[in-house]
Amino acid sequence: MIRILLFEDNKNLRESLSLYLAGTDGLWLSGAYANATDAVKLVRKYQPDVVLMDIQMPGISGIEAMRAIKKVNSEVKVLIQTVFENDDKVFAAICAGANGYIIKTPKPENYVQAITDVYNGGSHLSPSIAAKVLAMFQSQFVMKEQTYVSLTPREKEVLQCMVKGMSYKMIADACNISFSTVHSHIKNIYEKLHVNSAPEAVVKALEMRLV
Amino acid sequence: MIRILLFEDNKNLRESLSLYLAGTDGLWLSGAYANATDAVKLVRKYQPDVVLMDIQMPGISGIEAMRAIKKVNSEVKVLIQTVFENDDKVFAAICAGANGYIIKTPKPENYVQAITDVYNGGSHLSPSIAAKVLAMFQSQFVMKEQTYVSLTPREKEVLQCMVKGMSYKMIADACNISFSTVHSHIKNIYEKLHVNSAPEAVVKALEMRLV
DNA sequence: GCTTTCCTCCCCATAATTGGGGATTTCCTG
DNA sequence: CAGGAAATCCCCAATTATGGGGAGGAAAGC
Repeated sequence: MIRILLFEDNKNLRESLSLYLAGTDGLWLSGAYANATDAVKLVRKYQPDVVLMDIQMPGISGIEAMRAIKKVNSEVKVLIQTVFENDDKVFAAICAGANGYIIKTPKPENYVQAITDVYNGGSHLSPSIAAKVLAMFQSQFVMKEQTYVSLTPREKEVLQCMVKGMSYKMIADACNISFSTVHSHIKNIYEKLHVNSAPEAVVKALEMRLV
Repeated sequence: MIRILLFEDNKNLRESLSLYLAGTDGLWLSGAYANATDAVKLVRKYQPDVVLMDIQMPGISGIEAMRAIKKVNSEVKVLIQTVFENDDKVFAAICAGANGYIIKTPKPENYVQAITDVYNGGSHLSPSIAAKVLAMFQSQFVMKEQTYVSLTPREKEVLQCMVKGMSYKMIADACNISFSTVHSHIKNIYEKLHVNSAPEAVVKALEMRLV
């Protein structure tokens, strides 16, 4: 029996969803609320397995509520539901530890599927959300391959020091080489990266994942 | 009618899956192959909507094949299937542009669902894979705002310029303010971020997502 | 053996940044 | 209205970075 707690401000959706979930085998709806003000208290009281949380509600937002819930009980699975596919919201929800993110749908079977998925330790993302997440993922980790540059080991080492914000003097000390040598390496790095200042080199190094 | 191309080295799975997909309304199986050697050629010939690709096959790996396919036709949706939940493989597949990633299952309905999801422009991730992706996502963006600093609009603007590698003079020009003012703003930024050089400020700005 | 690459170090001069002061205006809030 | 935050500007001095040379040694490849 999967114990569920529902937070949804839309009266119509809340009631129809409550009816459906309560009538589904294997699910037990502990309660349904129009706002997340007492979310933490309610989680403490009912010890649900899964919390179904609307992201936009009057008062405390779904994300804030989730963060608070996770703080007192990190075992509770939180399933975010929303009508919006806003990038920032998705991003924020995931960073706050959402176990799933579903777009509101008129098909209640989807809710049941998502609930069982997260209950079993997995995550559930609506297709459109999954696409967004994968796109964000790619943009973060796929580097531009057309501008490949090869730095020597020493140059990489120096560049890593630069990314840490170290001055020539500090780098010289850290690498056990002279100030002049650091200077030389950095001149070479600048030439290879086609930049002419430390900040530029640092940015380029980070976005090319050279460090 | 969704046109599908299947690559799967396991004879048993390939044949049973072929049978199921071919017999499903709305799907059209263009072909099923035991390896991805001629994947690009086959994609050119059959112009499928969705390619179902096993990740581990003799000869060319599913990821390499996908990369090649995407290169010649980025519109083709590629659905990766595997028995493994290996982090590296998942990571590599996503970075290479996979539209979905499903764990092999005895339930063929899951395949159909995944195929329709990616065909409609979404992505489909098996719950266990979705959990991995979200976990990776969180680990990348977790330590954000425990050290929250508030920069004024102007300071943010200047900081953004610094991230672009601009010098004081260039920033002054870009913001239509004097060199001295840029200097002042940067002094304030350094104090707020607890740094004392441009490279440090840039790194901190990027990792705190202030820009 | 010769060439190339990499790492090392130095000189010089100019340009840029940094840190310390201080000052004015505007705008907003208590 | 007083106080504060924000944005604007200036001076000065010290430090740091940048760009231009050159040069020697070690290792690897042809």
